[in-house]
Amino acid sequence: MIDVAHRLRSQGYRLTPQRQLVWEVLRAAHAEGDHLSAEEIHERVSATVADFNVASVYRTLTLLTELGLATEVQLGDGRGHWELAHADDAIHLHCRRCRSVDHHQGELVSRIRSHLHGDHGFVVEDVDVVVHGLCEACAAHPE
Amino acid sequence: MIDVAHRLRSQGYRLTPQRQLVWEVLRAAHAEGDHLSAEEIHERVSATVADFNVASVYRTLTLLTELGLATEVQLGDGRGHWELAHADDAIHLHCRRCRSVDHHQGELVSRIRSHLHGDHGFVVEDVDVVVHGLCEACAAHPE
DNA sequence: ATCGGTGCAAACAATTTGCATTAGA
DNA sequence: TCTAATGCAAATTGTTTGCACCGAT
Repeated sequence: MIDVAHRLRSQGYRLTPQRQLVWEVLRAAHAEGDHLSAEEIHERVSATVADFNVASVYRTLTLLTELGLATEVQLGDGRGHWELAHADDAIHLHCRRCRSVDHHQGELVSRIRSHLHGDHGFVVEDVDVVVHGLCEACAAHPE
Repeated sequence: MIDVAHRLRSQGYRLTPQRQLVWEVLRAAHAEGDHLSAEEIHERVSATVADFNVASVYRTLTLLTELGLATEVQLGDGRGHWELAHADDAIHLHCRRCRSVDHHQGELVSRIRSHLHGDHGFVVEDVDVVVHGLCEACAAHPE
């Protein structure tokens, strides 16, 4: 388990209730498989802290990203979605019906890496794979 | 080669110089491997048509997408980038230095499809793969 | 002559920034 | 106390929309 408090302070950043809460919201969402937009994070934290501002959401997310603790994912709806950072070899399975995002671990991303590395001169730094479609549950009962 | 004029008219749409030019800009960009933003398309077409409006770029791109002639790609800089439509089994190799985007055809995407289809209930509709890194040329001479 | 398409300006939505104030360390 | 972090409001940026006029069919 990551200790944000320590992680922040060791880099000279302060631990504020806002930052703590954004982090906890991300953690909770992670458990539910949610990939929240800044606005959604704002709403959830606002339930606890009054006068909490969206700008702080963005500032915090930027900071967490720099520290390698959070990641932004582009799901194709124009806005960014955020999640706890994880190994970059995960595929995002995005259900267009219930909006859920599932992570699928696999050798696929590393295969892409080695494939490109072998045949081509392209130096891979980051692989983004987003698969759009219908999750098992939504595919099961059509409508 | 696709005949946009015919393609448009057969669906009841009109062929306007603006639409024609947007299409030609996309074609030219395709040859150079460029994935243009709406703003860039606007600039290029404006060189030929005076008073050409950005709104028309968006409207035209939306139309071309509906007709299956163009596609939007998310490269991670917040705005959309456009290209001629192509088979959806292409990987985008995005160079963070020179901004070029290369297409890499391969069995990888179809492998993702069949893999997910076999092991999981996820119904794949669209696979977006964007690899960020350095293209061969940029990797060659560092700086 | 129609009615779809365009330019223009205003509306929107997501994200960023400047600045005075607050509160971690 | 000192200065980073916040709230707030205004500014940016990318994209969309309403409407009167224009032009492809």
